[in-house]
Amino acid sequence: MSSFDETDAFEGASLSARAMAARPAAYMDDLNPAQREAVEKLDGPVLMLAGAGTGKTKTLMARVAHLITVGRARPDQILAVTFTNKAAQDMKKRLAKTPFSLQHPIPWMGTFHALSAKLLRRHAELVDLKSNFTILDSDDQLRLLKQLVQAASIDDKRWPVRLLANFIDNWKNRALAPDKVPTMDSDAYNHKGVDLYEQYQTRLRELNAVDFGDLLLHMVTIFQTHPDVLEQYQRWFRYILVDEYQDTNVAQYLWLRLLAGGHKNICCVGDDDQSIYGWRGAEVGNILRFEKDFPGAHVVRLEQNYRSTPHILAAASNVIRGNEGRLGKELWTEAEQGEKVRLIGHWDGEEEARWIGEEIDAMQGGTRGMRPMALDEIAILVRASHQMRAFEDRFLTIGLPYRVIGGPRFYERMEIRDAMAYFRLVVSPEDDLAFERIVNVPKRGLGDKAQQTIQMTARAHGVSLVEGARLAVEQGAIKGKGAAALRQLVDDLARWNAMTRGPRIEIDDDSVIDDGATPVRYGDPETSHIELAQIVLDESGYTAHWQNDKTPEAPGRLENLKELVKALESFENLQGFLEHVSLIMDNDSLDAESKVSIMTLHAAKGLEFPAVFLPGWEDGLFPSQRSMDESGLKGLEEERRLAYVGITRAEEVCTISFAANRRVFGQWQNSMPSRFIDELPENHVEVLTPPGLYGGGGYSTPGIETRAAAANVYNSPGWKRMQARQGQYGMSQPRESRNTVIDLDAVASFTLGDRVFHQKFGYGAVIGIEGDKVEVEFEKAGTKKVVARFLSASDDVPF
DNA sequence: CCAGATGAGATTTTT
DNA sequence: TCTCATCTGG
Repeated sequence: MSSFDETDAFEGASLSARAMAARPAAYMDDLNPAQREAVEKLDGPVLMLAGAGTGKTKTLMARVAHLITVGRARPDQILAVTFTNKAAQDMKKRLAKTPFSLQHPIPWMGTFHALSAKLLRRHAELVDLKSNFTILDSDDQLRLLKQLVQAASIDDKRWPVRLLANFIDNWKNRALAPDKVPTMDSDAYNHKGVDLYEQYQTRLRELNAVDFGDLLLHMVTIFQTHPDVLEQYQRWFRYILVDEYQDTNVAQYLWLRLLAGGHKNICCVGDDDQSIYGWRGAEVGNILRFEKDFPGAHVVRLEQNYRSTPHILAAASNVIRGNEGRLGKELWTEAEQGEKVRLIGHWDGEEEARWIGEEIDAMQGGTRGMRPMALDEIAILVRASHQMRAFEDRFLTIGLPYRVIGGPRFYERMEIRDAMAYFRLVVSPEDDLAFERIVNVPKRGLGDKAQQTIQMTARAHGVSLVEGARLAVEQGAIKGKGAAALRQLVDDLARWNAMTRGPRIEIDDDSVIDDGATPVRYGDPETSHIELAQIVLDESGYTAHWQNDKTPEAPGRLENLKELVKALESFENLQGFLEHVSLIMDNDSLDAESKVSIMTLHAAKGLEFPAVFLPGWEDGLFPSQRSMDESGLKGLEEERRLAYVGITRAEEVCTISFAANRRVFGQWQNSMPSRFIDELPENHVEVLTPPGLYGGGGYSTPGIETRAAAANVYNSPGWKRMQARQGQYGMSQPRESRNTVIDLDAVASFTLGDRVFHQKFGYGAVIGIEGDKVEVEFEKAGTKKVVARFLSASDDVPF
């Protein structure tokens, strides 16, 4: 039963709130004292320092529940801000599970960007935008900038557009409008940066578009220049909660400070030790300064960890101790000691991948006294995504199911973006960026020249590109087969656009002229938006474009398009869908099969796994050389926080590894074990590196020997088996993995000469069969031995 | 306008 | 080594 003092909570509570609060407050039940304190301290600024695995989200949700239950605010007067959509959705899901009813208004929960977009649509005119503005993603942004750069006749070879985009993003992250950019930055991008930034903003306004940074920047501007608007929201949002506060940038910080300016009922949750987005403009300083920014702030530390074993926590704590100026937290746990953190060195990156593959295989059956682990309990966390390749290659050959998390996201794929561009044009024909994207996709015989003609015609008449294209065709400015194709496209677009609407409903009053300002009503469209989407993709020739494409990716892309159309089902119309997609760019297709997860350390933040592998701990790779070169000590400290994040993802077993040699950009490089390895506490680490691995063979790097001293590779079952096998078959011979299903039926279905398809390698022909592996000569990828169940028979005629 | 050649460059990534 | 973007010849 809760020890929560209910009488105190009754003050100011509505009857229904009292009725609810009179029941035992379930959300308080399993909170520890620190968590409870963070929940109950409702008024004024609160900083909740929540270490990894300390029940942060649970506490945050309890706080929301508490605010509502004691009647301090109606749900919709609470503003809860997160960084990622995932976090926002997670919160919404948890909220829906809370026992008290929240039927009607729900709290404002979302990312800074999504919430800003919502607010900006209400006040767009204050920054010279229309409320139906388009939200550009970084791809659109880059194309727009490129146009401006080329118009300014700047050599984009010497001054990559990407660089300019970075400058602009950075300024926006710091809430700096073009006229506010400090003179210090005036030499940016060949002294043209600020000027181009200004042009870019002008162009965005003309296009009635904003980029991600603008969403925040515009809202901050509005709050700063329109006190009445600000005040309205300050009064409305009685309580503000912020997750992952250590990741806020200056713009977000201002946004929050403005909104919380009145009552200062702001609760920020974060962990300075997990700030890993400095390179993206996040300011650890925001969290370090909290008590200064909000005098009288109440600071609560959540330090009891419910995730990891003491060994793992000790390792993480010892590493992070190397950072200066921390707010300071010491995680502790009641968990059993468990396994020590394991450390192993390898000769090269391939061997590292091989060893991890073997080890994972062994772990499935339980090894070294560890309980058996399922594949989805295991994760490999790398510093940089190119490190994933070694693991993918290896796992593919031994048939170990894996999943890469955080790769190119669904809505960023080419085919999806193309399709979306079509949809955007159908909904709003004046979307010039969308038109540019698809005007010659599929190929319509409209090259640079034709496109320039369209641009010029449109500019001369001050109309959109679609309209310009129509004019250009009519005037005969475009000739040949391109003209016919273009006319077809323009007509199609108009036709599809008309299909988004139903019959026009006449307005009685004759004096009303339809000039766009008068509301015109339409009935329900005869074609559903789902059908329409399919029609657009088919009639535009886009579907056929991929059907005719012979590259190995084509089938997957068609599949993605199907998925896209399916995704439309949960929306009422195309507009709604487009709005959703521009902000929420994720698509987790759930997958029942248990697989090992491979992802970057950044992508792993917020996740946890019973067993974690942390490969590639070598100086230069991790900590990353570039990070240290660019940001010096600050960079190194962020890398160290990354190490901390990595280690604290592990619940039961954490295995750190490094390789002496690694191929970087095709060149062999040898490197020292990461300096972070020296920072691991010896008595919490078990070293598995073989002695003499570095001593022998002429390679004698001082430092490595000390670091790898006392090492004994034969402690590791994975290594033992591998050695034995190497003796048997030679170095890189793969073997059947014990716990992976050997699907003999799959092998049986192939015969020599069969044409087959492989997800990664594309099409090929079977040239050999051995056990459950098939040797395939791929058209693009060369000859590979792959596990049969990763292959599918191709319906096409063999060659 | 297209397909193949050539050369530079190559973290982390959310919205 | 691999990927991309631009260049060149058909």
